[in-house]
Amino acid sequence: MNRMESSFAIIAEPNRRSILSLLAASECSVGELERQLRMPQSSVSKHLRVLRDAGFVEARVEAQRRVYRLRPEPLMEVDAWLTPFRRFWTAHVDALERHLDRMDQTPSTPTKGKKR
Amino acid sequence: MNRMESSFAIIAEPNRRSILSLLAASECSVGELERQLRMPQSSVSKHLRVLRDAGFVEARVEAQRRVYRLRPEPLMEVDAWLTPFRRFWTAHVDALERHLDRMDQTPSTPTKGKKR
DNA sequence: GGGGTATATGCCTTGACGAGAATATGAGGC
DNA sequence: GCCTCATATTCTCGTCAAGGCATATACCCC
Repeated sequence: MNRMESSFAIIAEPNRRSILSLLAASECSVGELERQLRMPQSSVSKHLRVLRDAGFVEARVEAQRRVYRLRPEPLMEVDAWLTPFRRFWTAHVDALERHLDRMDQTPSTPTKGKKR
Repeated sequence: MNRMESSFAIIAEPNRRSILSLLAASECSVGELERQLRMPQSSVSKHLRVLRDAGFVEARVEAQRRVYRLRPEPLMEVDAWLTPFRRFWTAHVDALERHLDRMDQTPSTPTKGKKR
């Protein structure tokens, strides 16, 4: 019924990343998320639904509230995918810094340790 | 003109992740990617375009070929975003394993000693 | 049981994006 | 100059998901 969405597709949504970040700090009810994110309740619920289906969060019923908490597995998967790429910034840090320098100083800001 | 796409949205696309994985192994021309991924050339070019605009790759012109290579910055950004979440699987590894067990054995397999 | 609160769901519209085919650009060799 | 190979771009079409609104469900307190 539900197309197995990849974890990457799930966290492509900025609001969902915000939700996850809040939940990383502490578990929250829907209403708390709604207030902190300043978004309509139905949106929050729908995003939570997606996150729950994908295993990013789980809910605990507490009276009328649903308290959501983080589940780490899907993010671990993302973390694992990154592994082969990490050598690009753990090994050649210096080469990277050159790149970053080139990037950061778009047009102006000529100071900043220009190693030319 | 181009909506500043988040790095997360870029890697939400499976084909783009495949391209990145191949490039993590070694730099490639468009034709090599086309053959390895078995996808039409126009698709490869279009995905590369997106990846290039987002800074994931850069191209070097070599005769008629364009050789693409990885650029680490955007993936570093993703890696950085994951930081606050890492404590969830570096600290409570045991609690996690319980969760994983519950997940893996979807409907059947009521026994609990599952040590993958 | 009724009213209020908290959350979920269904419908609909709109916009984004990927796939595919066709075409354009550009370089090299004859 | 022309032909061919390698890559990029354009267009159209179909799909799919997000947002907003309205509504449904579930719980609590009186």
